[in-house]
Amino acid sequence: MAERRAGAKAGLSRELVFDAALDYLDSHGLPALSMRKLGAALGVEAMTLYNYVPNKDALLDGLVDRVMEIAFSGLADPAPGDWVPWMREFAHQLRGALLAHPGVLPLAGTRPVNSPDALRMSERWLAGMRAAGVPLGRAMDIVNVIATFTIGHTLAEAGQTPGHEGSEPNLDDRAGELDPAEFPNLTEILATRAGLDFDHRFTQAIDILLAGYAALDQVA
Amino acid sequence: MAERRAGAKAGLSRELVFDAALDYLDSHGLPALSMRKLGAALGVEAMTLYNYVPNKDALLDGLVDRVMEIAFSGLADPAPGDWVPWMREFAHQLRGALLAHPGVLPLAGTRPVNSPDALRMSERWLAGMRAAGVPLGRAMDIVNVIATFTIGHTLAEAGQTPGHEGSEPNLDDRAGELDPAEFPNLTEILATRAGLDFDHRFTQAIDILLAGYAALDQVA
DNA sequence: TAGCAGAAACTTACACCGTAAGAATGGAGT
DNA sequence: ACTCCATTCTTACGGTGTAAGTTTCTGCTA
Repeated sequence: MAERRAGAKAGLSRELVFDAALDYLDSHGLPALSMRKLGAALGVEAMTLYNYVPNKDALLDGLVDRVMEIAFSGLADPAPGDWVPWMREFAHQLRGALLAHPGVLPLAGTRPVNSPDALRMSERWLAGMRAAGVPLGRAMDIVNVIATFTIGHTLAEAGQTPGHEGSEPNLDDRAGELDPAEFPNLTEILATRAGLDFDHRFTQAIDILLAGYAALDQVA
Repeated sequence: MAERRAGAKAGLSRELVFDAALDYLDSHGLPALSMRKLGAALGVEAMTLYNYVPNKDALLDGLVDRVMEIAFSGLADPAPGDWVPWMREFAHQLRGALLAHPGVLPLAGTRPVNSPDALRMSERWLAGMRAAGVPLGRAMDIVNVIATFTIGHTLAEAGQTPGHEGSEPNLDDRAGELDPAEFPNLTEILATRAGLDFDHRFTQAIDILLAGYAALDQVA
């Protein structure tokens, strides 16, 4: 590691800081992320980061934003009248991006995303849904329900997020201690794996929601 | 405030510590909750709390558990074959309890709840659903989908959780800065309030999900 | 009633955190 | 060559969770 004195450029940028933060989060987990450690990962003192980010909260908010951007960068526009497959893809892409960066998941759940970028995305979704013939209020409902369900479900799926690891065993880890007499159904689930397929569960629930909303629109 | 020397009883108990923590969380928010402050609220030094709780994480996990318990303490058993209204009540009670204690919401989303109490509740739901004629795997799916959607939706509804307040403005606070040319649909939503009714959105989505699952069972 | 064991509380200490304030350095423009 | 300024580092402060050790009170036994 080359020594650097005060003033010598480290070649940082806002972009680079966020990249490094996302990397650090993915590999070490949220509780381990501190300004000092992130600085160290970039070969820089903690305070240097404050040239690129006003404070840690803003950094975390930015990470959520960035993952959302990753998730939807390639999303096409819906064909007229054909918004259901479009929203389905929306849901699955969001889940995929969140699972790819589980470190930001607790942040995605907690922090309202109202950055300009996020607003632009919302606007685009609403426009797409309207173009496909969905009334505005309903479009807002659908987008929000899909998004909140996806976040909630993926939070549960990711279970203990990295860094929180080991502090709480998940259901499978507890299989041994489970008294079959007291918990016959849970025991059976662990034995048969019935109802433990997150992939299937998510897909099915999304389809139910979309079909339900589509039926509402047909009738109206 | 009466002085107390080492050894003099403060009359604490595990129960009391959790009660105080929940109160503190509800009124000051998660980021403000520290062992020292919670101790102060109980008239005790921080380290005293470690007689009742192994560490802070366990305290937080316990709070989630407690809110879940509050939510479902009065839930009846489902009538045979009539699980839909039962699950609907389950969802609405969960949402109500979470909104009543918004401080634990970010925890509820993040932490897997696998305490003995939580397992007992899961077991009861599964038993109830089976008694109403739902296959085990599907019962597991339904319960989890309802729970994760409720948590996700309520997280968004609570928006910035107390303590996180003001760090991120919500959509309404931004109404002024919104450029109607760039965000015509968002602007219209703020003006007409279409699609901003969380209550209606939640109720409708839950009903769609339950009807969808019920239809699956009918056909099968 | 005296003494003692254990519980319950306090005290001290450590390593770490976010970040405010200011000093130091290097490179770019004149 | 000299100035200016962006970039980085240094120092410092008040806060955090919690390990370790100390003090005091309470209740039991002799």
